[in-house]
Amino acid sequence: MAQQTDGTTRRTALNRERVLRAAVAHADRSGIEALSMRSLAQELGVVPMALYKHVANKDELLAGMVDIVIAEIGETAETGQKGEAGQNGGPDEGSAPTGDRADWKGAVRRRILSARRALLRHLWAARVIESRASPTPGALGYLDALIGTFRSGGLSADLTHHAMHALGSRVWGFTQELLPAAPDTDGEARARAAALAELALRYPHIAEIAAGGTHDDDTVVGRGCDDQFEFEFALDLLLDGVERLHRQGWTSADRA
Amino acid sequence: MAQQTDGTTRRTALNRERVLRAAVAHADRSGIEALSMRSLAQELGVVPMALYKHVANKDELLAGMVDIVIAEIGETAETGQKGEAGQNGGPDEGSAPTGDRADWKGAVRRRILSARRALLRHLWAARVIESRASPTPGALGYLDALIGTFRSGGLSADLTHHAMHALGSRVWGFTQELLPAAPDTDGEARARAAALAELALRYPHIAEIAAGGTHDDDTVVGRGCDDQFEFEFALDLLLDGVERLHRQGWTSADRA
DNA sequence: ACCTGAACACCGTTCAAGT
DNA sequence: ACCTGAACACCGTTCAAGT
Repeated sequence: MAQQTDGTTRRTALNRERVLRAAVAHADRSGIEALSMRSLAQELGVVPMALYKHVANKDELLAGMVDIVIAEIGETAETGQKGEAGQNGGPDEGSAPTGDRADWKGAVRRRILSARRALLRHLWAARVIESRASPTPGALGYLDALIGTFRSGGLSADLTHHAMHALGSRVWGFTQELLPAAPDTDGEARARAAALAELALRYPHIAEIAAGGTHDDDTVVGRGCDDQFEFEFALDLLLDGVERLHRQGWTSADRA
Repeated sequence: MAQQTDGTTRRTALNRERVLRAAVAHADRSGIEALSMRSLAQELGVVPMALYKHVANKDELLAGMVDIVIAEIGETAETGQKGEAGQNGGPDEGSAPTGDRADWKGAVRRRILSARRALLRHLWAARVIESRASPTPGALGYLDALIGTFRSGGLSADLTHHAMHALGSRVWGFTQELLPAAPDTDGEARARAAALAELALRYPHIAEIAAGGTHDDDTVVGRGCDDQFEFEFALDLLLDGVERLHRQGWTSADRA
């Protein structure tokens, strides 16, 4: 606790850890667009250039922040999990043998939903992970472990490869929303209702879809993040499809 | 053709159309990160502020650029298309009746692959579409038409809604790559090989996957865009899954 | 070893003025 | 009606200097 001449207190000497933690907290609170080297420095009671002794540049700062979030994956208790049965449990599914090897789908599912919980705690993280030019060590470690989960379940490297591509950003428990929550209306409720009515005239199919889906309200949904049900629906659709191909002994050479 | 005093020629008077076209060409050539109001103005032989008479701000400029690209969807000939049979034509598929109503899957597929061709011509467009706070009129029109294609095929509004969410950014014929093409190596071939060897040590599962998949080389693949085969694999996995649910009469109320 | 001050080369955008 | 000049409030980052 060093008392500064200007009255502010600097708790401890600056170090890389403190810089990264402050950046994460800053982005959590004010959004990633408000995070600049200058604003972060101000928050730490320090001149902008002081940060460059601990991170090489802003890109390295963002990489460090991302890896803090990724390190949180799997740290939380895995309660309230749905069973590993997909939404597609028709008669053609048969009864899968339950065992270590057979439960790759449940294991993948749990891992991805754990990633989702971590990313929902830091709403800026998904966009930063996606927009980075090169993956962080933490991201590579996570992906490697997820691929390992498929492979331990007996899936071929070939099928696993395509499954990972098909999952895409969903491996992070995250998907880009197609339409923002409140479509374009920045006014109050009355203006919004008028805009929705106009939208219905011009885009009747969108209006029909938007009206039908109230989405689930028992889930905390941050802006920019999709609802839990939509996420699990798509995840299960993909995992069930991959499982079907796995049982058929599919290879990429099979393509027509 | 007005000859300027400094020797540059300004072809015609500035107008919104010319500003937007120049911005698209500029981004095609130099990338979206090189596009600033200032650099665009310079390219048009004009002072930055002159642009603000034709677009309200940079956000509106980007919106106009996006809608130029979206207007290109469907303009190209639809040749070389794969049939609408997915990769999953197992015995449980049966023989689907072929008709207007039954071909929703092929129609959706063609529309999305047409969008993909347009976005591959403008590699910046996908990221701009995704990062925008509110959808452009062109984007709403495209989504409305795509939803209409599902609905005309007899799918319920409920299932269509979830199918659109599951497709996510894939409706634009685009998915974010999980790993950049050349993972992190900015040196020459020798340095890259060393980096790959190190990657194999630390991330064995990633290395196995990366080694197996040479991807297709008969396709022009831009940076940041996924290969054609991976795209169609995932697209078919999702559409086949949706088709299966449709045949089962699935509703979102069915969730366990 | 760690932090600072001043500066550089950029941004998007506003305002008042020119023709 | 359309374009300009100067300015404002920002960026990330370099360099030489302080302690």
